[in-house]
Amino acid sequence: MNTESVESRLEPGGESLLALQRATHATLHVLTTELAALKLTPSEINALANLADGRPRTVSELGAAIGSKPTTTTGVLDRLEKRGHLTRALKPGDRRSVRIELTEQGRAAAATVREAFAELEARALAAVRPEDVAGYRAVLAALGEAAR
Amino acid sequence: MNTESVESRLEPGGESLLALQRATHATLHVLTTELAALKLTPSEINALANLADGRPRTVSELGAAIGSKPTTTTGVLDRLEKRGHLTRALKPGDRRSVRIELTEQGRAAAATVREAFAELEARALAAVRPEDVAGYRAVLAALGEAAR
DNA sequence: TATTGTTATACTCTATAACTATA
DNA sequence: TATAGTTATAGAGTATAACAATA
Repeated sequence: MNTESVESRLEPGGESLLALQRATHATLHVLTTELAALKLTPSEINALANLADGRPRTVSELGAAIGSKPTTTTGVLDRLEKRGHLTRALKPGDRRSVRIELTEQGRAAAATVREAFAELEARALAAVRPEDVAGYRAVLAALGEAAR
Repeated sequence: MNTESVESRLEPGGESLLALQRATHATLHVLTTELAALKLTPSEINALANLADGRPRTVSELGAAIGSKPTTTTGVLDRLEKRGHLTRALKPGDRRSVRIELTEQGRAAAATVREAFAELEARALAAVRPEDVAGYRAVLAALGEAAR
């Protein structure tokens, strides 16, 4: 079967990236709605989802994970800190860095966020084959590589 | 080989969605930088990329494509119209709707945008197998379905 | 009455540049 | 000198609600 040449002719330019952005918008919108009780913005949800594993991070590490500049990350952290979801402290080894850590309340919120992520993901991935999921991850990794 | 159970154990929740958001941020950031000469914001780039095929659209159609509410879409269109990239006119059949159409200048900008999309996409997809790309599209479609 | 799009308002996200503290 | 983070400023994205025009 020669599906390769057919596919490459069908979509000459950029469709994969348009689809990527649509899926991101759609999923983040649904998650924001489902998590409305937590009163979190998309960026705050993204930050908590990344911090949910309990590992402390610096501001720049979190910024890289959520795709935000330091200036944006600071604003997100300001709100999450004010609401008691996390603490900021100087990092012992390098006192220029700030160590971000979830509070108990923050861990609870982050767990709820991760559950919503996992549920939406499970709902979607139940309909596709494992090989497709593997391909999906391979392409996302390649896009990340190409975008550097 | 039983890779399925291994993978499902490795990533208990939400990693696919975190990766999705990271890839979107990274690629959109790179495109904005590559297209800096056009002085376009990410949303404007996204709008032009969607309009690039030359087909006229209504405001709500475009909003659905770029994942924006009508209020946001109006703002994006205001700027693109002011800069001569597109025109707005009442739609003949339904005079509540607004028909958006690229100007010649807008078509040129949109073509440049689509080229940048296609190049980044080609650069990334050259490294992965066609089956992976097919899986990627299947998962994006499934995520879009699940997020409704 | 319902739908399309715009406007008003308020808040969040973003980039740039200037700044402080630390390395 | 360089790096980590914050602040200031200005513009762009977002949601909600109210509104006019059309269906």
